[in-house]
Order: sequence, then C-alpha cells, then structure tokens
Amino acid sequence: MQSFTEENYLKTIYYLATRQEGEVTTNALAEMTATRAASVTDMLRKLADKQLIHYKKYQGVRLTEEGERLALQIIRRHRLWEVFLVEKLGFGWDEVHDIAEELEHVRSEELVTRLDTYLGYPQFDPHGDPIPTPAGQMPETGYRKLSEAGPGDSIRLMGVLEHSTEFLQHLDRCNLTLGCLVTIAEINAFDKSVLVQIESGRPVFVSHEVAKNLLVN
Amino acid sequence: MQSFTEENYLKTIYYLATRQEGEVTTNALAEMTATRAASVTDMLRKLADKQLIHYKKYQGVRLTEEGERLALQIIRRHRLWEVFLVEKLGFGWDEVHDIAEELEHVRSEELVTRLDTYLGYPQFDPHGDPIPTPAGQMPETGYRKLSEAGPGDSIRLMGVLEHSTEFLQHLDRCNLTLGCLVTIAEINAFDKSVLVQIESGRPVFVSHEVAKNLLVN
DNA sequence: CTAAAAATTTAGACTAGTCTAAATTTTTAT
DNA sequence: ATAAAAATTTAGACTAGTCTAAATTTTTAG
Ligand SMILES: [Mn+2]
Ligand SMILES: [Mn+2]
Ligand SMILES: [Mn+2]
Ligand SMILES: [Mn+2]
Repeated sequence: MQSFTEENYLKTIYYLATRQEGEVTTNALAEMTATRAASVTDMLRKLADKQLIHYKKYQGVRLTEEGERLALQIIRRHRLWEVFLVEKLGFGWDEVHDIAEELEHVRSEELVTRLDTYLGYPQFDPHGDPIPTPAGQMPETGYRKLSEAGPGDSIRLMGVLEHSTEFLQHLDRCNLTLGCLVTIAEINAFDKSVLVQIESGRPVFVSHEVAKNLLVN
Repeated sequence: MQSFTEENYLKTIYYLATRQEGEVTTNALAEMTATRAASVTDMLRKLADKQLIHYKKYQGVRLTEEGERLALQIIRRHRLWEVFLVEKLGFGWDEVHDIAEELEHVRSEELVTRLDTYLGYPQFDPHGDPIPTPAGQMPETGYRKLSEAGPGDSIRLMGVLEHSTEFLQHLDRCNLTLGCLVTIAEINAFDKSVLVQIESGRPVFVSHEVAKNLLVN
C-alpha cells in the first residue's frame, strides 16, 4: 500500500519517462513535484526498497513492471474522475485537473470498476488522453501535433499536450473543441502560425506555440 | 485549512457530543479514533490553538461555532458521497461508509455544490441520516427508536443508529429496508424482542438489541 | 585529460502525527 | 476526608516527508 506521496512520485516518474529517452533524473522530479533534489533522493531510496523503481545512485531512475502497473492505475483513476466531473457534474475541462488530483488517491478497486461502468467505459478523458485499461495498459493513440501538419490537411482535433487552465480557456475562446474537424488554410512562413478553418465556423489563427500543444489525427 | 487528521477529529468530536451530555472526553476520542489518549491530547491543543474547540486541561472539549461549522461540512460531504455511491454507482448501503470516509476529505466547494445538484438535493443519506444544509445546519428528524414503540403501533423505518456492515446486512436479510411500513404485532415481555409485520410481507422477529438501533417515525 | 560546472547524495534538522512510560489531576469509594 | 482508582497530560522518542548546507560524483569544456 502506497501513500499519497509515493503515488504522486510514481505518476510523475511515469509522466517524465514518456517525455524523454532514458532514465528520469532527480532534478526533473524535483521540479515536477515542487520539492528539492534532496527530498527526491530520499523518496527514490524508499521506492527502490519497495521494488517499484530501478535506481542506481547518480544514474537516474526507471519504473519496474510493478511500479508502472501502479502508475497506470493511478492515471486511470485520475482520468476516469475527470470524465465524471465533466460528463456528469458539468465542470469545464479547464476546471477538473486539481480535483482529480485528489480523487485519484481514493483507494477502492470496486469504486473504479463501478465508476468505469457508470461512465460507459470511456476511452479518453476530457483532454483527449487515453484511459489506461483495467489490466494496466496505456492505449496507443498515434496522434501527431498540429504543428506537424501541412497546408490543405484536413484533420480532427483529438487532444492537448498542455493542460493549464489558461491554455484550455484560450482554446475555448477560439472555438477549438475536442473532436472538431479543421482544415489547414495557411502556414505563416515567418512565425509558423497556422490559419485553420473550423468546420462550419470562422477561420482561426493558431500560434506555433499553441499548435505544438494540439494533438490531431 | 485542515489536514485529514484534523477533519477526522472534528467529525468525531461532533459525533460524540451528540451522543452524550456535556464535554467530550479524551478517552472517548482515543477510542473512537483508535489512537492513544496522549495523541488525542496533542491534537486537542492544536485544535484549541486554531480556535476550533473549547478546551481546558482535564475538563474535556467542545466544538466552537467555527469547529461545528467545519464538522458539519465534512459530514455533509460524507453523506452526499454515500448517496452518490448507492444511487448512482449501485453500491449496497453496507459498502459505502469506508469509501465515503476518503471521499469526504476531497476539498472543493464547487464539487460538493455540483454533486448536491446532480443528486437532486437529497435530504437523507442511505442510512437515513439527515444531510446538513450548505449553510451548516443539521436538520432535526424527531425519529424515535423502534424499541420505544408499543404494540399495535404502525410506523415507518426511517434510519439506523448502527452502521456496521454486519448490522446492515442483517437488516437486508430480514427485508427491513429504509422507508418500509411496519406494525408492531407483539413485544416479548421477557427479552423485549419485537415481532413486526412488514407491509406486504412476512412477520419478522427483531431482537431488542436490533430494535434499539432502528429509527422510526 | 583535467578543471570547472552541474547534478546528485549525504548530513543534520524540522513538522505532523503517533507511541510508551511517567507524572499529574480529578473522581470515586470508603 | 482521604486514599485508591481512573483520567489526563507531559516527557521523550519514532516515522514520513520535507528542507538547507555540505560533500561527492558525473558531465562538460577547454
Ligand atoms: Mn488531469
Ligand atoms: Mn486529463
Ligand atoms: Mn458513513
Ligand atoms: Mn451514512
């Protein structure tokens, strides 16, 4: 049985491992968890003792199979709760992350199972992130970034890489909702900003910075 | 902002205060929270510092107005989540208490408000306990115990005083569900056990011990 | 290859919450 | 009214998780 803190470290290690090659570093973890490197080192020794990570001093860290299973379980709970908050309680997709951060730690297998059933076995959370299976597999999506699409491409907005309230509210103001079909009208040669034509809507300017955080198929 | 632990102490103090006259004692708290008296004393000093309880050494303890407000807020969350678990997720009334013990600590005003709306502003939880108002008032019910009813009385089962899984499952087996109408057929003079006639059902024997834990109107 | 910089770990300390054992206060029973 | 019993508090210690400052190891650059 893990503490909240241990669960958060596992989740963070998983997250960082998917974003870069090789081992996850102490400093990266310290930054993500808003603690100091010394605190991270202490926790890494504990997680290694529990066989949840592979850890050699100064060499960074990697989840064990069991560690990854637990991390995915926590991510599954987080994303299911986000679906609940948006679909059932009517929260905006920009409001649910912090609440899900708390709900994800409620420990009851039965609760997660019933919640999943109640929600109709959703495949994706409100931000387009895939929901890990009960068995602990993270579904592959094969999405690419909007910034990698070319002029004339007709694509569907499937997810976001950035989850901050500000970013999500910005998308709301641009009428860029998940699932909407857009066509790349033009890519500015100078700043790489993208002019997209939203299906049945007005054209919208998307900065390169924003385009890099939009996932499409 | 209170920790989980502080919230649990406040809730326990409230609970004990409603069950007996006068101040709540250190030992009673130690027993309820499954800790030792010394630990309780430490916490009482902390809660007193935060002005959540009135506390004089050796004299027991009483919630301040602010302390009671917080306690009722936590009880409100607990009971709303229990309603959710039973009504929406299909849990049995004997399975929800422990999960609600965790959910009650998720801190978000907005979440509670929306949950309340989503559930249709329920007045009672699955055990017949009244749900405190958003403003922090505990509704009066005026129920009495089944053990206090007389022969011939026609009454409705409105709540339970005992919340253990065993007790609730026992009631399930006797077909004693909340809201059901029963008539007292006979009270045994020797052991005070009660023979009740359930509306549209077979008569059921209820021991005095059980009758003392059933609330009726 | 080596010296400086960066990253990481160790040492020692602090808080919240808990414990046991000992001391103190209150209650109870002669 | 007092002595014993019960309740409560204090003293001192422990764990989880955190911190700062110092020491160590690894990486980078010349
Ligand atoms: Mn999230
Ligand atoms: Mn999400
Ligand atoms: Mn309960
Ligand atoms: Mn209840």
